[in-house]
Amino acid sequence: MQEAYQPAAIEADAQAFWETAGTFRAVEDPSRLKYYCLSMFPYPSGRLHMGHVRNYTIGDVLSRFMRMQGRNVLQPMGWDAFGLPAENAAMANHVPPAQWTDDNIANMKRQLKALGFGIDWQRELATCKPDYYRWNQWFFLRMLEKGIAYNKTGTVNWDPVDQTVLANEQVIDGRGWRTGALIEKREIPMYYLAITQYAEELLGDVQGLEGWPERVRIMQANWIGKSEGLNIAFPYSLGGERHVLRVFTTRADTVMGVTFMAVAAEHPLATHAAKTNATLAAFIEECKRGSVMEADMATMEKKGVPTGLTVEHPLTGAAIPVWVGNYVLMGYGEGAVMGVPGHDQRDFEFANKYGIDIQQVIDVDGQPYSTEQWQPWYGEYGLCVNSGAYNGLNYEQTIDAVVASLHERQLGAKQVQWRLRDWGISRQRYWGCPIPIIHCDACGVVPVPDQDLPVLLPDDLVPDGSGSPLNKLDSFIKCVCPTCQKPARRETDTMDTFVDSSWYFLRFASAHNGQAMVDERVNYWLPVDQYIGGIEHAILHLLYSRFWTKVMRDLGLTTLREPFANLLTQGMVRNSIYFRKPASGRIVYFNPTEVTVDTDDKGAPIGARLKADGEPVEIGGIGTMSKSKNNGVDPQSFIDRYGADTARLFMMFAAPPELSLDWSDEGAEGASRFIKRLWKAVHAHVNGPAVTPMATDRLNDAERDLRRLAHQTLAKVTDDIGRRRVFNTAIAAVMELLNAITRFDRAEPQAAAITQEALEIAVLSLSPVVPHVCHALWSALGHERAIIDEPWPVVDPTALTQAAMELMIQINGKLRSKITVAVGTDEASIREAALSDATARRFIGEATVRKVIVVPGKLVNVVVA
RNA sequence: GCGCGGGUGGCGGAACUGGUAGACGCCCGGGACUUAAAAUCCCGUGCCGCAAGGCGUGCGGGUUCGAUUCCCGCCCCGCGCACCA
Repeated sequence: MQEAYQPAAIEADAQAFWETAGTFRAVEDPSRLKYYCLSMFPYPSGRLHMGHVRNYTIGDVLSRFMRMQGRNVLQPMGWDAFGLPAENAAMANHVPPAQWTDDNIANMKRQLKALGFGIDWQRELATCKPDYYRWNQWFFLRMLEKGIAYNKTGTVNWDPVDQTVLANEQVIDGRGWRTGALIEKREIPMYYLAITQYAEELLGDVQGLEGWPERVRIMQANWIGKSEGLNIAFPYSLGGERHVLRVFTTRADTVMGVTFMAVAAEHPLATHAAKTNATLAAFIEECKRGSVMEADMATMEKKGVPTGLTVEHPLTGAAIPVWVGNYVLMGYGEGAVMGVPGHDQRDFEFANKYGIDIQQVIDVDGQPYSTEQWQPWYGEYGLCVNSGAYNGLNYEQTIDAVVASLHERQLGAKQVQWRLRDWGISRQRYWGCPIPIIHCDACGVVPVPDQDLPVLLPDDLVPDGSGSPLNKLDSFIKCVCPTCQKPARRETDTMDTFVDSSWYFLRFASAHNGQAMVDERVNYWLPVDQYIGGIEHAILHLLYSRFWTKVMRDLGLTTLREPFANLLTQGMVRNSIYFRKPASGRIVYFNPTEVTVDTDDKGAPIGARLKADGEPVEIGGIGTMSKSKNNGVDPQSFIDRYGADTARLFMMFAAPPELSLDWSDEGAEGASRFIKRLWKAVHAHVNGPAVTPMATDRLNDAERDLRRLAHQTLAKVTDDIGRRRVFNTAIAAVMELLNAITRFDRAEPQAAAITQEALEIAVLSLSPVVPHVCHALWSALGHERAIIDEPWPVVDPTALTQAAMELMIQINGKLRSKITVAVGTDEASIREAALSDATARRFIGEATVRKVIVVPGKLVNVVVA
């Protein structure tokens, strides 16, 4: 073995070995227990970033660990290759998105290989390739047949200058990112997937996903948002006809306090009233500008204009004025809400602003009510007051009575309402999967027949920002109606890229099947045993994938109910931010590599200077690595300098996987140092005295201590990786073991045998994290078989036994002393030993001992007064 | 605004089920080796205090023999909010 640790050679050698042996090729084998380990596939942006390195290292550690545990492991990789960045790059460089994407995939694949991930590359897929996206189209047609896919209008951001639809991220402060034009909302026809038909099952099943983080389950449940309430109809007359305005409410106990109604700007009532009301028409126009985003809707100023129309209160017949509110969403319920300013904070503020009547109709413990100032209790449940027949009733009683009255008048009933909305999948963009529809003047909307699939996306276009280039491409648009054979137009909208990522995990298990979307191999591999990805995907991607999986089951393609048995949501990778803010002009950010940090004599930072000019820069705290803050660290240059193992080790050591991880050059340096120390320890050992068979019954204290520590470490690593899914503490434990090995006296009689065992445990324990160096060290330790093919080692329980243990002594809960007792000492003796301990007696003094609490194996607490 | 997390030394973090707060690593300080420096190795390192001891897990309260851990109220930071992926 070489004396110096040389990562480049070691890593190339290990990777060549795995490649030649086909180590990571996954083959279905019903006789073996499988382990499907999946990391979220990347968008092929061109270069790996540290978030990818972290994500894929976690997956690789688990995959290698499980492989050594005897599982048949599948770890695939693919490319989420459709989407907006390719179009933006195309515009900037005049290169077709297809070519840009292919180049990026080649580059990132090379980087992934250099990191040594145990991926079965034979199953690689890219969602922008027809052999993948044809099945999006095929399945869309099946959903259309079942009524799960359907057409209705939806709201989009319209840039009136470029005459194009913009994504939310392309709208900045209400203006188009390229044109600066004020953005308008526009209603256009779109295809939707009826995810709300699955709301009940999606909600019910998410509670049972015990392998998912609790917080993700809660977020999903809240997103689906089941609420049980009442649908109430407010009648009105218009043009001599009777109509009703329907609202949904969970607070029907406050219905006697309704003093106004609010409808969305797009509501038919608003449109009708605006015909004769210029102020209202102008307000509706104002509402049409502005954002379609929920966060903006929730934070903007609540405004309204009266329509001049009234509806009748369903229980009292009183006339209720109807307003148009900019905060009412057409897409939620029927685009109308009832206003109860007495007991809803938003309505209270609205009513105060516009001088609308405020009525108290709920009393909570007789507290005084004032319309001047909102109090939190106004929104709580209580007893009805000022509510006629309902006075004195509690919430449940009132609901029952109101339901009965409304039912009698046929003006309302109980209703379950979902926050979840159907999934709009139409995108007015080029670089996506074409929606397989043909528009025929004679036959209307005609699905593309299965035998004509896939509808190929032309791959040589370059968008110019003025809408989808497909709209201008006759060779794509012009087609023949499959029904009547007359000339027809092809649909130019493409699918949301969430469609692509909603089933790729199934395709990995059915790789390269040209005849079917999925096949029986899915039954072997699925569900995914461990899914790993960023917390930012906790809701949408995971919910859509769960939905898609259930639809595939209902259409008979699989029997799978849930796709992901266990989920690990990894935190962000962050780094320091440095900037200068010139007196005029915008902030300039400096990459941390360009900056020197000055510290005081305790190492606390007191300032920072730019290396280039030595002048100070501002310290902007710490934030997620991003282009805009110029605080990214390029994995490639790091790997070139330190090697893949060091990158992997630092990523796994610096923080537990679920928390955000702060990059640190010094910390990475420490990781490198540890690998060198390990290398050195093995080198010293194999060049020392020959290993003789270990006589475990003749070990001295030092030998027994090191052997116990080695097996304790193994037990901890096995539990940390296997059960707790944390790696930083596992690595810390091996560091402690290595420290002990280094300190261990080589003159001890059985030193070589004990050291051999301890080093083997250290190397095996670390091999999932730093596989290349462990591959080399294992062979240096004298093994023929490659470490990746070794079974995970087993703890020897006899190595763990101990004769004595230390107990803490507390007086009134404060740590005061320690005693050492033999293992197995009975409680009475422990109590006596504690009370007779000199230090303890000093603290007890003259006080009376009230109580002695003995916690076995931990401590004794003496309560005195 | 709403939903969900997080907050522990100079820094990243550990403490898994209410029982030794600060494992491990970084930084910093001291020493060894060296002509010298780097690298490496050894020692120290929560804060205050000469010490005895006191204080200490974002802030304020509570439960408990005992709270980083449980409960209530607040502050700050991060993620998501349906067309970024």
